[in-house]
Amino acid sequence: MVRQGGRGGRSVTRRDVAERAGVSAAVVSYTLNGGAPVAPETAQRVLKAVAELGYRPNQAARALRSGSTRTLAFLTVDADDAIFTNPIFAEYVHAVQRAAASRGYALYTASTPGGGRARTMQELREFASRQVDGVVLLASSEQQLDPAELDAVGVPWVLVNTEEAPGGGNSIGADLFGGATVAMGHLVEHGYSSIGFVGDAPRSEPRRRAWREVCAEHGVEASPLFDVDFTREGGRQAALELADLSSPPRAVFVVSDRTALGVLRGLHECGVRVPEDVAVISFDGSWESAYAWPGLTSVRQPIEEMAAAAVDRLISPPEEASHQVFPVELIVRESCGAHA
Amino acid sequence: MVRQGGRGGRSVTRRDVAERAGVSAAVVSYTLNGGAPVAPETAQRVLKAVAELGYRPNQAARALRSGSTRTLAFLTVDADDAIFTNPIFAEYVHAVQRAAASRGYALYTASTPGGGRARTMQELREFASRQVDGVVLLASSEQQLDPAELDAVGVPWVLVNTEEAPGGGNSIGADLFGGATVAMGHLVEHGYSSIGFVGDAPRSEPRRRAWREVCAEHGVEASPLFDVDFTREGGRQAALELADLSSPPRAVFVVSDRTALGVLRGLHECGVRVPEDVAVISFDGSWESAYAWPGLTSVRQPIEEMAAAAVDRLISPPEEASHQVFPVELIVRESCGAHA
DNA sequence: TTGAAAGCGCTACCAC
DNA sequence: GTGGTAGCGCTTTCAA
Repeated sequence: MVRQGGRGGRSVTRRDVAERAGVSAAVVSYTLNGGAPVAPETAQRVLKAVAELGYRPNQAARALRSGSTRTLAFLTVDADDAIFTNPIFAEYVHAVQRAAASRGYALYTASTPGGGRARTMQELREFASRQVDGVVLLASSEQQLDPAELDAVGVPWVLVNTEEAPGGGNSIGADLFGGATVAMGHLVEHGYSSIGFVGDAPRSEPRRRAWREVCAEHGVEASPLFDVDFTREGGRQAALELADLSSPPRAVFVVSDRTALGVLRGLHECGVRVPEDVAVISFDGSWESAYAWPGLTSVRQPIEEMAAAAVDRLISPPEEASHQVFPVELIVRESCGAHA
Repeated sequence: MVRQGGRGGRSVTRRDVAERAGVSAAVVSYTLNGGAPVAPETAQRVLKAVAELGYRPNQAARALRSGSTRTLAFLTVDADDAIFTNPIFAEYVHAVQRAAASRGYALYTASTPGGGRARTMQELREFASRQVDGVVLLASSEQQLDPAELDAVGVPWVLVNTEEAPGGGNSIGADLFGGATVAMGHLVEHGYSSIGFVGDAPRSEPRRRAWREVCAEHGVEASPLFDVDFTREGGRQAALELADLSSPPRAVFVVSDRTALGVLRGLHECGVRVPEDVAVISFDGSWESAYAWPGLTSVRQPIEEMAAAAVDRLISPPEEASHQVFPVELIVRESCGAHA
């Protein structure tokens, strides 16, 4: 029986392959990695021995020697919640994992809810000592990381889900202002005379600005503003407050799908109809939004593309660090009352 | 400036620490790993040098030498969808990651939707060559893995989210039959005279059996059976069919939250009221189920506990491989019509 | 209590 | 084209 990498039996090494193929250990490497030309029939023999023995190069040794583990890490910066509770974050991890895999990299994932910034730095150092080739940092709170401090760890990093970072560095984010402007334009176009906003203050800045500006431009009342947690429960609380108002807004712009799902839930609880009584429009365009009731109109972030770009930045770092903005797309469903 | 593990500057090694502390390299190891007693003031000096230099042991070297990477991997077996589209799977990954982290292990995650069983084996071997200490396999389809084939790879493994595996091996799963029996009992108790079933045939066996048996026992009509995809859309399709029936069932048991979310959506689309017209009860007790509308009554799987058990099995393998069953718990919300 | 040194499995350099 | 070998950074044995 073939043994390999197990705890029990000694695993098969390059030496065993060399012996069986009747060549030196070096030739095994050459055959497998193309480090030097190998005679066809020699290669043949080596490959045969590899197959027969079930040989797989020990990646720890390779990493030690070559300095690269062909591994990336995904870290959530100071998550306040388990990552999967935000559907768009879950999508992000998955997209990064796929992008890494398609380029031959494995992916570590880590996320310690409520860890704070110090914890993030500690995890980053932990992965540095594991010799990862790069780290994708998912910004998830207002917590600011210090690019200089990150650089000092010595591992390439890229920050995703963020606005342009103040201190420089590689970062990637969707066009929040542009997307919010389009969403608000959509609402205004359909004649809603008052539009509220649900979001958490520090985190929702460019979107909130778009809300105000579009309203001002079209003489629409920008109110009320619900400053609530970036969670389902936060959204639900906003909805309960809204339902209690003597003159509720005709529509609300919600800062994320996760929060919007809570808004929908709260509105249903109170018997407020969507979109007949209050129209809802949201941000992220996550999978969940499609199967909400009613289907959530939402601004879709191009997660796949952003994840791929993040991975590429780590694997082939650009000359100059920069912030990259990705365009978003409005997906119209039923919740905004403008569906065909 | 401190450099460490980076691409550019040479990283600081144990040698540097030894020199600075005026000791041999061995003593640095002793101090850090407790391999031998070290004089207090020597240790003091070493620790100081470590801090000043920002030294972190190279894990690739440690792995090569010691044979353990302190790393686990999480693999989805032949996933048909991106893992995050099933809330309970997303919760699983997260729980395993947390359990691993709390024991000092990092976690690789990988999932190739639609890869099939051959792909799973390939990924397993890939992780074996990365010298992981164990692999958590999440069963997600009827695909059967061959325990002997798994063992041949030489890496400790444990299969989660499964029934007792036919060929032996370590596996972990919730008490599906027991949970379904309790859920059905709850429905029956509240007087529903006909109860339908939504699930996909091969995957939902013990739950379906519970449905039939409880109905038979109490003279309740067990029909119709909707054999649909294990997805939101599958659930939605079942709901559309149901709404079209001349005499729809008074309640349905749905095999998972993900599917149930689709059922809810489809029922809403057709104007069928839940629970007034049709009561819905589901399985998994995922986070999402709490914020559905109406809140989903669901059988909660103890994900945290199962994930922790899986990790423990890998880190300290039991003498004898076995299947471990975990108890479940009914969480009553609004969708079953029995909420207070 | 400390130090010297072997060697984990691999890549890549240099000699043939 | 092929083989010998140094050495990546670490743990651990053995001797001092």
